[in-house]
Amino acid sequence: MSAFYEEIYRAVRAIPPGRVTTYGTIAAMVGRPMAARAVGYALRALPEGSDVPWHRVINAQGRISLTARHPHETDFQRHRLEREGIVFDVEDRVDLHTYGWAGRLPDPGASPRD
DNA sequence: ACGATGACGTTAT
DNA sequence: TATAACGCCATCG
Repeated sequence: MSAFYEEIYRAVRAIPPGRVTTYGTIAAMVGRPMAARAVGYALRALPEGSDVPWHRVINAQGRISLTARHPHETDFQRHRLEREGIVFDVEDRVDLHTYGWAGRLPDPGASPRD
């Protein structure tokens, strides 16, 4: 397990329940803004019973990004998110302005966000 | 060492 | 809005 993976898993574990974030955000959190693709690779390597809430990571379009080759997997992720109260629109998209989590960037002053 | 491969993202059609 | 073309990055074979 590379240190890179560990950093990613740590960042993903920080996502609050009922919220989602993007691969790109996770990449930025670990100091590699352009490594969104590698983040997906890292999540793919997670064992099945992992405590890492990988389902809260979706793409920048607000859609589940698991390969369409395994529809069962995408449904599994969607159900886990819905179980946390997240709603998908008719286009199977999540509104990032509502459920999106930008990561720990506490701005001094205002912070109705998590 | 090296080209191929994606749970990606942005920009241009 | 939908697709395609690139760029990017850590791994894999």
